[in-house]
Amino acid sequence: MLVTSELLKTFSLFETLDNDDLSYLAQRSQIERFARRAVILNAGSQEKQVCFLFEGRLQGVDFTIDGREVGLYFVDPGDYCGELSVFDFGAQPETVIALNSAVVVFIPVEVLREVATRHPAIMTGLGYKLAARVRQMTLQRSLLALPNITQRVCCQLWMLVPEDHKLSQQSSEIKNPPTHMEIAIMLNVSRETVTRVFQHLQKQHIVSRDGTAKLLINDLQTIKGVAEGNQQL
Amino acid sequence: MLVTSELLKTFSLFETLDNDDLSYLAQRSQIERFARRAVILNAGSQEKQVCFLFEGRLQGVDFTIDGREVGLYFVDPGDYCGELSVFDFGAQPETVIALNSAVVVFIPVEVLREVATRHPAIMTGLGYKLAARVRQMTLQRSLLALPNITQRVCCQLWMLVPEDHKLSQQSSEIKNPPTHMEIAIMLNVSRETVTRVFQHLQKQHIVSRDGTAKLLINDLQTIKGVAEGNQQL
DNA sequence: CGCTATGAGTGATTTGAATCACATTACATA
DNA sequence: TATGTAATGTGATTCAAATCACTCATAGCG
Repeated sequence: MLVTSELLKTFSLFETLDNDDLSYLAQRSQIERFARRAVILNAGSQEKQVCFLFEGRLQGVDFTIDGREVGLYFVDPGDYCGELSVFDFGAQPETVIALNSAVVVFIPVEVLREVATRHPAIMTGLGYKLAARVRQMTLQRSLLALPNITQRVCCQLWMLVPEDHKLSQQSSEIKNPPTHMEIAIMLNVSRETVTRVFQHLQKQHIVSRDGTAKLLINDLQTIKGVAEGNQQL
Repeated sequence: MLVTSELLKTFSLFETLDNDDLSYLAQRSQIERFARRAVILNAGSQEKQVCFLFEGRLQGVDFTIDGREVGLYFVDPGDYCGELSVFDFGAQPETVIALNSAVVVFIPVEVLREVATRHPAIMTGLGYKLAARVRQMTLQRSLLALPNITQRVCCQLWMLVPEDHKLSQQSSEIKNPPTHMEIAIMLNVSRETVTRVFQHLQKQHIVSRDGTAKLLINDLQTIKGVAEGNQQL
Protein backbone atom coordinates (compact mmCIF):
# COMPACT_ATOMS: atom_id res chain seq x y z
CA MET A 1 0.00 0.00 0.00
CA LEU A 2 1.17 3.49 -0.80
CA VAL A 3 1.55 6.36 1.62
CA THR A 4 -0.10 9.50 0.31
CA SER A 5 0.35 13.12 1.31
CA GLU A 6 -3.30 13.17 2.32
CA LEU A 7 -2.70 10.35 4.75
CA LEU A 8 0.25 12.10 6.36
CA LYS A 9 -1.75 15.30 6.59
CA THR A 10 -4.09 13.61 9.06
CA PHE A 11 -1.30 13.67 11.62
CA SER A 12 -1.27 16.96 13.49
CA LEU A 13 2.53 16.91 13.62
CA PHE A 14 2.57 17.53 9.88
CA GLU A 15 -0.21 20.07 9.61
CA THR A 16 2.22 22.90 8.89
CA LEU A 17 4.01 21.08 6.06
CA ASP A 18 3.45 22.08 2.44
CA ASN A 19 2.63 19.52 -0.22
CA ASP A 20 6.21 19.20 -1.42
CA ASP A 21 7.44 18.17 1.97
CA LEU A 22 4.47 15.92 2.53
CA SER A 23 5.08 14.00 -0.63
CA TYR A 24 8.80 13.95 0.13
CA LEU A 25 7.96 12.22 3.39
CA ALA A 26 5.28 10.06 1.83
CA GLN A 27 7.65 8.69 -0.82
CA ARG A 28 10.05 7.57 1.86
CA SER A 29 7.45 6.11 4.17
CA GLN A 30 5.82 2.76 4.36
CA ILE A 31 2.38 1.78 5.48
CA GLU A 32 1.59 -1.58 6.97
CA ARG A 33 -1.27 -3.41 8.62
CA PHE A 34 -0.58 -5.43 11.74
CA ALA A 35 -2.67 -8.10 13.37
CA ARG A 36 -3.59 -8.05 17.03
CA ARG A 37 -0.58 -8.87 19.21
CA ALA A 38 1.90 -8.20 16.40
CA VAL A 39 5.14 -6.45 17.29
CA ILE A 40 5.42 -3.01 15.67
CA LEU A 41 8.70 -1.86 17.17
CA ASN A 42 11.21 -4.09 18.84
CA ALA A 43 13.03 -3.05 21.99
CA GLY A 44 16.70 -2.52 21.28
CA SER A 45 16.05 -2.41 17.57
CA GLN A 46 18.24 -0.33 15.34
CA GLU A 47 15.60 -0.19 12.62
CA LYS A 48 15.23 3.48 13.33
CA GLN A 49 11.76 4.22 12.21
CA VAL A 50 9.18 6.44 13.78
CA CYS A 51 5.78 4.86 13.83
CA PHE A 52 2.61 6.88 13.18
CA LEU A 53 -0.64 5.21 14.10
CA PHE A 54 -3.49 5.58 11.65
CA GLU A 55 -5.91 3.02 12.96
CA GLY A 56 -6.16 0.72 15.97
CA ARG A 57 -4.44 0.95 19.35
CA LEU A 58 -0.89 0.20 20.34
CA GLN A 59 0.76 -0.39 23.67
CA GLY A 60 4.35 0.34 24.62
CA VAL A 61 5.61 -2.52 26.75
CA ASP A 62 8.83 -3.40 28.46
CA PHE A 63 10.09 -6.57 30.07
CA THR A 64 11.84 -6.97 33.38
CA ILE A 65 14.99 -9.00 33.67
CA ASP A 66 12.91 -11.97 34.75
CA GLY A 67 10.61 -11.76 31.77
CA ARG A 68 7.68 -10.06 33.40
CA GLU A 69 5.72 -7.81 31.07
CA VAL A 70 5.33 -4.15 31.91
CA GLY A 71 2.81 -1.82 30.28
CA LEU A 72 4.08 1.69 29.64
CA TYR A 73 1.59 3.64 27.55
CA PHE A 74 -1.13 3.39 24.94
CA VAL A 75 -0.97 4.94 21.50
CA ASP A 76 -4.17 6.06 19.80
CA PRO A 77 -4.76 7.05 16.16
CA GLY A 78 -3.13 10.35 15.18
CA ASP A 79 -0.37 9.76 17.70
CA TYR A 80 3.05 8.27 17.14
CA CYS A 81 5.82 6.39 18.92
CA GLY A 82 9.45 5.47 18.51
CA GLU A 83 10.41 9.13 18.21
CA LEU A 84 13.11 8.94 20.88
CA SER A 85 15.81 8.11 18.35
CA VAL A 86 15.18 11.43 16.58
CA PHE A 87 16.73 13.05 19.63
CA ASP A 88 19.51 10.79 20.76
CA PHE A 89 20.28 8.41 17.91
CA GLY A 90 19.89 5.53 20.35
CA ALA A 91 17.96 2.30 20.12
CA GLN A 92 14.28 1.91 20.80
CA PRO A 93 13.98 1.34 24.58
CA GLU A 94 10.64 -0.42 24.65
CA THR A 95 8.66 -2.79 22.48
CA VAL A 96 5.45 -1.58 20.86
CA ILE A 97 2.71 -4.06 20.07
CA ALA A 98 -0.69 -3.82 18.44
CA LEU A 99 -3.61 -4.31 20.81
CA ASN A 100 -5.93 -4.81 17.89
CA SER A 101 -5.60 -4.82 14.15
CA ALA A 102 -3.68 -1.63 13.41
CA VAL A 103 -2.52 0.41 10.44
CA VAL A 104 0.73 2.27 10.92
CA VAL A 105 2.96 4.49 8.82
CA PHE A 106 6.72 4.10 9.25
CA ILE A 107 8.95 7.05 8.57
CA PRO A 108 12.71 6.48 8.67
CA VAL A 109 14.16 8.46 11.54
CA GLU A 110 16.82 10.19 9.43
CA VAL A 111 14.19 11.40 6.97
CA LEU A 112 12.07 12.77 9.76
CA ARG A 113 15.09 14.35 11.39
CA GLU A 114 16.05 16.00 8.14
CA VAL A 115 12.57 17.43 7.58
CA ALA A 116 12.44 18.54 11.20
CA THR A 117 15.69 20.42 10.76
CA ARG A 118 14.12 22.41 7.95
CA HIS A 119 10.86 22.94 9.84
CA PRO A 120 11.22 24.22 13.38
CA ALA A 121 7.51 23.56 13.93
CA ILE A 122 8.10 19.84 13.52
CA MET A 123 11.03 19.91 15.91
CA THR A 124 8.94 21.84 18.39
CA GLY A 125 6.14 19.33 17.96
CA LEU A 126 8.49 16.45 18.61
CA GLY A 127 9.85 18.17 21.70
CA TYR A 128 6.33 18.82 22.86
CA LYS A 129 5.49 15.17 22.42
CA LEU A 130 8.56 14.06 24.34
CA ALA A 131 7.70 16.44 27.16
CA ALA A 132 4.16 15.08 27.18
CA ARG A 133 5.60 11.61 27.41
CA VAL A 134 7.63 12.55 30.47
CA ARG A 135 4.55 14.07 32.06
CA GLN A 136 2.50 10.99 31.29
CA MET A 137 5.16 8.70 32.70
CA THR A 138 5.39 10.79 35.84
CA LEU A 139 1.65 10.54 36.29
CA GLN A 140 1.69 6.81 35.65
CA ARG A 141 4.47 6.42 38.16
CA SER A 142 2.55 8.15 40.90
CA LEU A 143 -0.39 5.92 40.05
CA LEU A 144 1.70 2.91 40.97
CA ALA A 145 2.25 4.28 44.45
CA LEU A 146 -1.44 4.23 45.28
CA PRO A 147 -1.96 1.58 47.95
CA ASN A 148 -5.60 1.10 46.95
CA ILE A 149 -5.94 -1.06 43.87
CA THR A 150 -9.49 -0.02 43.07
CA GLN A 151 -8.30 3.55 42.99
CA ARG A 152 -5.48 2.60 40.67
CA VAL A 153 -7.83 0.88 38.24
CA CYS A 154 -10.26 3.81 38.28
CA CYS A 155 -7.39 6.22 37.62
CA GLN A 156 -6.37 4.18 34.62
CA LEU A 157 -9.95 4.01 33.37
CA TRP A 158 -10.28 7.74 33.82
CA MET A 159 -7.19 8.25 31.68
CA LEU A 160 -8.76 6.14 28.94
CA VAL A 161 -11.93 8.22 28.81
CA PRO A 162 -11.89 10.55 25.78
CA GLU A 163 -10.91 14.07 26.85
CA ASP A 164 -14.10 15.63 25.51
CA HIS A 165 -16.23 13.37 27.67
CA LYS A 166 -14.44 14.12 30.91
CA LEU A 167 -16.21 17.42 31.35
CA SER A 168 -19.96 17.67 31.41
CA GLN A 169 -20.71 14.10 30.30
CA GLN A 170 -22.13 11.84 32.95
CA SER A 171 -21.50 8.68 31.01
CA SER A 172 -19.02 7.66 28.36
CA GLU A 173 -17.55 4.69 26.56
CA ILE A 174 -14.14 3.33 25.79
CA LYS A 175 -13.83 1.75 22.39
CA ASN A 176 -11.67 -1.33 22.01
CA PRO A 177 -10.81 -1.29 25.69
CA PRO A 178 -7.59 -2.97 26.80
CA THR A 179 -7.97 -6.47 28.18
CA HIS A 180 -7.69 -7.08 31.91
CA MET A 181 -4.19 -8.38 31.31
CA GLU A 182 -3.18 -5.23 29.45
CA ILE A 183 -4.48 -3.08 32.28
CA ALA A 184 -2.82 -5.33 34.84
CA ILE A 185 0.68 -4.86 33.45
CA MET A 186 0.17 -1.10 33.34
CA LEU A 187 -0.79 -1.06 37.01
CA ASN A 188 1.59 -3.67 38.35
CA VAL A 189 -1.14 -5.95 39.58
CA SER A 190 -2.25 -9.43 38.62
CA ARG A 191 -4.86 -10.04 35.98
CA GLU A 192 -7.18 -11.67 38.53
CA THR A 193 -7.11 -8.58 40.68
CA VAL A 194 -8.16 -6.41 37.75
CA THR A 195 -10.99 -8.84 37.01
CA ARG A 196 -12.18 -8.63 40.61
CA VAL A 197 -12.18 -4.83 40.54
CA PHE A 198 -14.17 -4.86 37.30
CA GLN A 199 -16.55 -7.38 38.78
CA HIS A 200 -17.07 -4.97 41.64
CA LEU A 201 -17.60 -2.00 39.32
CA GLN A 202 -20.05 -3.93 37.18
CA LYS A 203 -22.10 -5.12 40.13
CA GLN A 204 -22.58 -1.50 41.11
CA HIS A 205 -23.44 -0.63 37.49
CA ILE A 206 -20.62 1.89 37.35
CA VAL A 207 -19.32 0.26 34.19
CA SER A 208 -20.72 -2.40 31.88
CA ARG A 209 -19.61 -4.30 28.82
CA ASP A 210 -21.09 -3.99 25.38
CA GLY A 211 -19.47 -6.85 23.53
CA THR A 212 -15.70 -7.02 23.55
CA ALA A 213 -15.26 -3.85 21.56
CA LYS A 214 -16.88 -1.43 23.95
CA LEU A 215 -16.73 -0.66 27.64
CA LEU A 216 -19.52 1.57 28.87
CA ILE A 217 -18.79 3.93 31.71
CA ASN A 218 -22.22 4.51 33.18
CA ASP A 219 -21.13 6.65 36.09
CA LEU A 220 -18.24 8.88 35.13
CA GLN A 221 -18.46 10.89 38.32
CA THR A 222 -17.93 7.85 40.53
CA ILE A 223 -14.94 6.74 38.45
CA LYS A 224 -13.49 10.21 38.82
CA GLY A 225 -14.31 10.34 42.51
CA VAL A 226 -12.65 7.02 43.24
CA ALA A 227 -9.67 7.90 41.04
CA GLU A 228 -9.13 11.08 43.01
CA GLY A 229 -9.59 9.33 46.32
CA ASN A 230 -12.69 11.32 47.29
CA GLN A 231 -14.83 8.25 47.20
CA GLN A 232 -14.57 4.64 48.32
CA LEU A 233 -16.31 1.60 46.96
CA MET B 1 26.55 35.23 45.18
CA LEU B 2 27.30 35.93 41.56
CA VAL B 3 27.12 33.49 38.68
CA THR B 4 30.28 33.59 36.59
CA SER B 5 30.94 32.34 33.08
CA GLU B 6 33.50 29.96 34.52
CA LEU B 7 30.85 28.39 36.71
CA LEU B 8 28.48 27.86 33.79
CA LYS B 9 31.28 26.41 31.74
CA THR B 10 31.48 23.48 34.15
CA PHE B 11 28.15 22.27 32.76
CA SER B 12 28.65 20.14 29.70
CA LEU B 13 25.48 21.55 28.14
CA PHE B 14 27.27 24.86 27.74
CA GLU B 15 30.67 23.66 26.62
CA THR B 16 30.11 24.89 23.07
CA LEU B 17 29.12 28.42 24.10
CA ASP B 18 31.50 31.33 23.60
CA ASN B 19 32.27 33.77 26.38
CA ASP B 20 29.74 36.35 25.22
CA ASP B 21 26.89 33.91 25.48
CA LEU B 22 28.17 32.50 28.72
CA SER B 23 28.25 35.89 30.36
CA TYR B 24 24.89 36.70 28.83
CA LEU B 25 23.51 33.65 30.58
CA ALA B 26 25.48 34.30 33.74
CA GLN B 27 24.12 37.81 34.10
CA ARG B 28 20.59 36.52 33.98
CA SER B 29 21.14 33.58 36.29
CA GLN B 30 21.06 33.22 40.00
CA ILE B 31 23.00 30.95 42.26
CA GLU B 32 21.67 29.75 45.57
CA ARG B 33 22.58 27.36 48.36
CA PHE B 34 19.90 25.10 49.74
CA ALA B 35 19.87 23.16 52.98
CA ARG B 36 19.10 19.46 53.15
CA ARG B 37 15.41 18.81 52.52
CA ALA B 38 14.83 22.24 51.00
CA VAL B 39 12.49 22.51 48.02
CA ILE B 40 14.31 23.61 44.86
CA LEU B 41 11.47 23.41 42.37
CA ASN B 42 7.84 23.22 43.27
CA ALA B 43 5.44 20.95 41.41
CA GLY B 44 2.98 22.99 39.41
CA SER B 45 5.11 26.09 39.79
CA GLN B 46 5.08 28.71 37.08
CA GLU B 47 8.44 30.08 38.19
CA LYS B 48 9.91 28.79 34.98
CA GLN B 49 13.50 28.28 35.83
CA VAL B 50 15.81 25.52 34.82
CA CYS B 51 17.95 24.33 37.66
CA PHE B 52 21.60 23.37 37.20
CA LEU B 53 23.20 21.45 40.03
CA PHE B 54 26.68 22.48 41.00
CA GLU B 55 27.08 20.67 44.29
CA GLY B 56 25.11 18.15 46.32
CA ARG B 57 22.40 15.75 45.24
CA LEU B 58 18.77 16.41 44.38
CA GLN B 59 15.79 14.14 44.08
CA GLY B 60 12.75 14.60 41.85
CA VAL B 61 9.70 13.59 43.83
CA ASP B 62 6.00 13.47 43.20
CA PHE B 63 3.05 12.96 45.46
CA THR B 64 0.06 10.72 44.93
CA ILE B 65 -3.44 12.04 45.43
CA ASP B 66 -3.39 10.63 48.94
CA GLY B 67 -0.16 12.37 49.87
CA ARG B 68 2.22 9.46 49.48
CA GLU B 69 5.70 10.47 48.40
CA VAL B 70 7.11 9.03 45.17
CA GLY B 71 10.79 9.19 44.21
CA LEU B 72 11.39 9.77 40.50
CA TYR B 73 15.08 10.39 39.89
CA PHE B 74 18.30 11.69 41.38
CA VAL B 75 20.24 14.66 40.08
CA ASP B 76 24.01 14.75 40.48
CA PRO B 77 26.41 17.68 40.00
CA GLY B 78 26.81 18.78 36.38
CA ASP B 79 23.28 17.70 35.64
CA TYR B 80 20.12 19.76 35.58
CA CYS B 81 16.38 19.51 36.04
CA GLY B 82 13.22 21.47 35.35
CA GLU B 83 14.02 21.61 31.64
CA LEU B 84 10.63 20.31 30.56
CA SER B 85 9.18 23.80 30.31
CA VAL B 86 11.74 24.69 27.65
CA PHE B 87 9.85 22.32 25.39
CA ASP B 88 6.21 22.73 26.21
CA PHE B 89 5.83 25.95 28.19
CA GLY B 90 3.99 23.98 30.83
CA ALA B 91 4.34 23.87 34.59
CA GLN B 92 6.91 21.83 36.45
CA PRO B 93 5.33 18.38 36.91
CA GLU B 94 7.32 17.21 39.91
CA THR B 95 8.90 18.72 42.99
CA VAL B 96 12.67 18.71 43.30
CA ILE B 97 14.25 18.67 46.74
CA ALA B 98 17.82 18.77 48.04
CA LEU B 99 18.99 15.51 49.59
CA ASN B 100 21.92 17.28 51.14
CA SER B 101 23.22 20.80 51.19
CA ALA B 102 23.23 21.81 47.54
CA VAL B 103 24.36 24.68 45.34
CA VAL B 104 22.23 25.28 42.27
CA VAL B 105 22.20 27.78 39.43
CA PHE B 106 18.82 28.96 38.20
CA ILE B 107 18.46 30.05 34.61
CA PRO B 108 15.12 31.56 33.55
CA VAL B 109 13.52 29.29 31.00
CA GLU B 110 12.94 32.01 28.41
CA VAL B 111 16.59 33.02 28.55
CA LEU B 112 17.68 29.44 28.06
CA ARG B 113 15.16 28.97 25.28
CA GLU B 114 16.43 32.07 23.54
CA VAL B 115 20.07 30.98 23.74
CA ALA B 116 19.11 27.49 22.61
CA THR B 117 17.38 28.93 19.55
CA ARG B 118 20.63 30.57 18.55
CA HIS B 119 22.70 27.47 19.34
CA PRO B 120 21.42 24.22 17.88
CA ALA B 121 23.94 22.33 20.01
CA ILE B 122 22.16 23.45 23.15
CA MET B 123 18.79 22.47 21.76
CA THR B 124 20.22 19.12 20.76
CA GLY B 125 21.69 18.72 24.23
CA LEU B 126 18.33 19.47 25.83
CA GLY B 127 16.62 16.98 23.54
CA TYR B 128 19.25 14.43 24.38
CA LYS B 129 18.64 14.98 28.06
CA LEU B 130 14.91 14.62 27.67
CA ALA B 131 15.38 11.39 25.76
CA ALA B 132 17.71 10.13 28.48
CA ARG B 133 15.05 11.00 31.01
CA VAL B 134 12.49 8.91 29.16
CA ARG B 135 14.95 6.03 29.00
CA GLN B 136 15.70 6.32 32.68
CA MET B 137 12.01 6.44 33.59
CA THR B 138 11.36 3.38 31.43
CA LEU B 139 14.11 1.51 33.22
CA GLN B 140 12.87 2.64 36.61
CA ARG B 141 9.38 1.53 35.68
CA SER B 142 10.50 -1.95 34.81
CA LEU B 143 12.35 -2.06 38.12
CA LEU B 144 9.05 -1.61 39.91
CA ALA B 145 7.69 -4.74 38.29
CA LEU B 146 10.33 -6.95 39.87
CA PRO B 147 8.58 -9.20 42.38
CA ASN B 148 11.75 -9.69 44.40
CA ILE B 149 12.46 -6.72 46.62
CA THR B 150 16.11 -7.56 47.23
CA GLN B 151 16.60 -7.53 43.48
CA ARG B 152 14.90 -4.18 43.24
CA VAL B 153 17.17 -2.66 45.89
CA CYS B 154 20.29 -4.10 44.25
CA CYS B 155 19.20 -2.70 40.88
CA GLN B 156 18.81 0.72 42.42
CA LEU B 157 22.20 0.44 44.13
CA TRP B 158 23.76 -0.63 40.86
CA MET B 159 22.34 2.46 39.19
CA LEU B 160 23.93 4.62 41.88
CA VAL B 161 27.40 3.16 41.33
CA PRO B 162 29.60 5.58 39.35
CA GLU B 163 29.73 4.50 35.69
CA ASP B 164 33.51 4.21 35.66
CA HIS B 165 33.43 1.72 38.53
CA LYS B 166 30.90 -0.61 36.94
CA LEU B 167 33.46 -2.18 34.67
CA SER B 168 36.58 -3.80 36.05
CA GLN B 169 36.26 -2.58 39.63
CA GLN B 170 35.38 -5.20 42.17
CA SER B 171 34.44 -2.75 44.87
CA SER B 172 33.14 0.79 44.85
CA GLU B 173 31.53 3.43 46.99
CA ILE B 174 28.54 5.69 46.79
CA LYS B 175 29.12 9.12 48.24
CA ASN B 176 26.29 10.77 50.11
CA PRO B 177 24.04 7.80 49.58
CA PRO B 178 20.30 8.32 49.73
CA THR B 179 18.65 7.41 53.00
CA HIS B 180 16.59 4.26 53.28
CA MET B 181 13.49 6.40 53.04
CA GLU B 182 14.67 8.02 49.84
CA ILE B 183 15.38 4.65 48.29
CA ALA B 184 12.05 3.31 49.54
CA ILE B 185 9.98 5.90 47.71
CA MET B 186 11.92 5.25 44.51
CA LEU B 187 11.16 1.54 44.73
CA ASN B 188 7.64 1.65 46.02
CA VAL B 189 8.44 -0.21 49.20
CA SER B 190 8.36 0.73 52.85
CA ARG B 191 11.36 2.14 54.62
CA GLU B 192 11.53 -0.85 56.97
CA THR B 193 11.79 -3.22 54.05
CA VAL B 194 14.74 -1.30 52.65
CA THR B 195 16.40 -1.39 56.06
CA ARG B 196 15.93 -5.15 56.23
CA VAL B 197 17.47 -5.65 52.80
CA PHE B 198 20.45 -3.49 53.80
CA GLN B 199 20.77 -5.44 57.03
CA HIS B 200 20.93 -8.57 54.96
CA LEU B 201 23.52 -7.12 52.56
CA GLN B 202 25.65 -5.88 55.43
CA LYS B 203 25.61 -9.20 57.25
CA GLN B 204 27.03 -10.81 54.15
CA HIS B 205 29.59 -7.99 53.85
CA ILE B 206 28.34 -7.12 50.38
CA VAL B 207 27.98 -3.51 51.45
CA SER B 208 29.04 -1.60 54.53
CA ARG B 209 28.70 1.88 55.90
CA ASP B 210 31.48 4.36 56.36
CA GLY B 211 29.78 7.09 58.33
CA THR B 212 26.64 8.57 56.85
CA ALA B 213 28.41 10.12 53.92
CA LYS B 214 29.68 6.94 52.32
CA LEU B 215 28.29 3.57 51.44
CA LEU B 216 30.92 1.01 50.54
CA ILE B 217 30.05 -1.61 47.98
CA ASN B 218 32.45 -4.39 48.84
CA ASP B 219 31.20 -6.88 46.34
CA LEU B 220 30.11 -5.20 43.15
CA GLN B 221 29.74 -8.47 41.29
CA THR B 222 27.19 -9.80 43.74
CA ILE B 223 25.19 -6.57 43.57
CA LYS B 224 25.22 -6.82 39.80
CA GLY B 225 24.38 -10.50 39.88
CA VAL B 226 21.41 -10.02 42.16
CA ALA B 227 20.27 -6.96 40.20
CA GLU B 228 20.25 -8.98 37.01
CA GLY B 229 18.53 -11.90 38.65
CA ASN B 230 21.42 -14.32 38.11
CA GLN B 231 21.98 -14.65 41.81
CA GLN B 232 19.85 -15.02 44.91
CA LEU B 233 20.62 -14.05 48.45
C1' DC C 1 -20.49 -26.42 13.23
C1' DG C 2 -17.46 -27.97 16.30
C1' DC C 3 -12.59 -26.84 17.63
C1' DT C 4 -9.23 -24.07 19.65
C1' DA C 5 -7.37 -20.09 21.70
C1' DT C 6 -7.82 -16.25 24.26
C1' DG C 7 -9.98 -13.68 27.69
C1' DA C 8 -12.78 -13.47 31.81
C1' DG C 9 -14.61 -15.15 36.27
C1' DT C 10 -13.96 -17.40 40.85
C1' DG C 11 -12.70 -19.73 45.33
C1' DA C 12 -8.98 -21.49 48.37
C1' DT C 13 -4.60 -20.87 49.99
C1' DT C 14 -0.28 -18.81 50.68
C1' DT C 15 2.82 -15.35 51.40
C1' DG C 16 5.48 -11.60 52.02
C1' DA C 17 5.55 -6.89 52.63
C1' DA C 18 3.04 -3.11 55.14
C1' DT C 19 2.05 -1.43 59.34
C1' DC C 20 2.63 -0.57 64.10
C1' DA C 21 5.22 0.33 67.88
C1' DC C 22 8.99 0.77 69.65
C1' DA C 23 14.54 0.80 70.63
C1' DT C 24 18.83 2.38 69.23
C1' DT C 25 22.27 5.04 66.93
C1' DA C 26 24.27 9.01 64.78
C1' DC C 27 24.55 13.90 63.98
C1' DA C 28 24.22 18.60 64.22
C1' DT C 29 24.33 22.39 67.09
C1' DA C 30 23.29 25.05 70.93
C1' DT D 1 28.96 17.92 76.36
C1' DA D 2 24.20 17.71 76.53
C1' DT D 3 20.04 17.64 73.77
C1' DG D 4 16.94 17.12 70.22
C1' DT D 5 16.11 15.25 65.78
C1' DA D 6 16.66 12.37 61.88
C1' DA D 7 17.96 7.93 60.52
C1' DT D 8 18.25 3.22 61.28
C1' DG D 9 17.14 -1.30 63.38
C1' DT D 10 13.79 -4.91 64.88
C1' DG D 11 9.90 -7.94 66.30
C1' DA D 12 4.90 -8.92 66.20
C1' DT D 13 0.87 -8.67 63.75
C1' DT D 14 -2.12 -7.92 59.99
C1' DC D 15 -3.88 -8.17 55.66
C1' DA D 16 -4.52 -7.85 50.91
C1' DA D 17 -2.97 -9.29 46.74
C1' DA D 18 -0.40 -13.09 44.32
C1' DT D 19 -0.70 -17.52 43.08
C1' DC D 20 -2.87 -21.72 41.90
C1' DA D 21 -6.14 -24.33 39.82
C1' DC D 22 -9.82 -24.33 37.83
C1' DT D 23 -14.42 -23.23 34.99
C1' DC D 24 -16.90 -20.51 31.84
C1' DA D 25 -17.60 -17.40 27.79
C1' DT D 26 -16.56 -15.75 23.42
C1' DA D 27 -14.44 -15.11 18.99
C1' DG D 28 -12.21 -16.60 15.09
C1' DC D 29 -11.45 -20.16 11.95
C1' DG D 30 -10.88 -24.22 9.15
